[in-house]
Amino acid sequence: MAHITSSVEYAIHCLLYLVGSGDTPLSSRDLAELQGVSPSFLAKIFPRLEKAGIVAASEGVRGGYVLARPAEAVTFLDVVDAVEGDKKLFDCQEIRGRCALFEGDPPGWATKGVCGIHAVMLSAEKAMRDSLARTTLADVAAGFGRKAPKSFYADLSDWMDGRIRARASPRRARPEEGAG
Amino acid sequence: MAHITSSVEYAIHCLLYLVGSGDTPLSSRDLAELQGVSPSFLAKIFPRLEKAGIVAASEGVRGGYVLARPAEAVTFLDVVDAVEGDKKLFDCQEIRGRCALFEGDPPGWATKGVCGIHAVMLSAEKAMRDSLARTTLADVAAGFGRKAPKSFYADLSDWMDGRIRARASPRRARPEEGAG
DNA sequence: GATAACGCGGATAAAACCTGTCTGCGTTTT
DNA sequence: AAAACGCAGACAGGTTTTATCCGCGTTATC
Repeated sequence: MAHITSSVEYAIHCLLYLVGSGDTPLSSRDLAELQGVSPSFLAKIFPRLEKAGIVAASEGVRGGYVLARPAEAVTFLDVVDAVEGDKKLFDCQEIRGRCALFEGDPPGWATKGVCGIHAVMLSAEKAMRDSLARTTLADVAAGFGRKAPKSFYADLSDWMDGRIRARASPRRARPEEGAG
Repeated sequence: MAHITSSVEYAIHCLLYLVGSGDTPLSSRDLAELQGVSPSFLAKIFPRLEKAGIVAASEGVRGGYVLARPAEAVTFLDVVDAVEGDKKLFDCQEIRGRCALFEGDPPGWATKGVCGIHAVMLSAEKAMRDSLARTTLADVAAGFGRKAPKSFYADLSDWMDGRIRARASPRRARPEEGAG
């Protein structure tokens, strides 16, 4: 179990697909099946992104999610905080005040200010967060765009269209697509 | 549950006491009771510090631990790695290769090199680790030394001596110290 | 207007991890 | 010989993460 969880990983992969989908909403089910992850689990992650103002939801048939902000305005830190809440890197238990010499009543000099150990951890957490805030969805999407062939985006669009068409008129769907 | 755990917190607090104890070994039991933490739990942490070459153990009666290196040569990162092993900030599940369009056989362009998302997380992890590597036990011990009154170190020494004496000749120990 | 797709929220369960306890063993000082 | 000490392993309880299921309200399509 890592500090930055699979939930964040799923979220960012989905958001990168949303970068490419523009104004067309993508449902969490389609995104889950496209990537081979659990649809019901993904469905629990998206509301957090919506509450954080990262995606916008549209309900009902043909509903789904679109990015609520330009991809340049969504950092990795935004996504981590949205999905995981304010999870601390380190949880100081104020052990400095428990020293037996204090007999349950620690003096002011021992408990004033931030614990010296805690301060080091907070500094490390800040370094991590600053680093995460330096990269946006647009940065990673651009990097992917340089690797993927042009045909990939067309194929992706076809796949999504295929799913929508298949649901609209099931009789016309190809048999191997209907199974599953 | 934080990424940097209580085990690390306990370890560093103990190591700071070892900075002050010099060549006199301190037992994990005494360190635990001094700080009001679980002796049996602390006893599971010290062997990891010993394997990492941070402390040196001496067995038998009057045994215990001393720093194996100067306090200036022990960074917070050393302690974190020793206690937690190589715990990753993020565990990439290579979701990029699972895209349904690849039909189970992802092309080279999709899986070559480090996943773009993973790369961002690795960069954040490096920033955190670099930050942790910048502070040593000596730094924090010095900061504490500036806050604590001189009498604290004498009192601490007396407390440790008292425990050793109490065990050496229980009849001479003060009644309230013998309890517990 | 019925149906089905969709987002939303809560209840639930399984797995992993962290904390903490206990026991037995070998070593060393007293 | 006894007691203090480090060491290793087994074990239990609590929390977090992952995952599933169900029912509800909303909306486009037939």
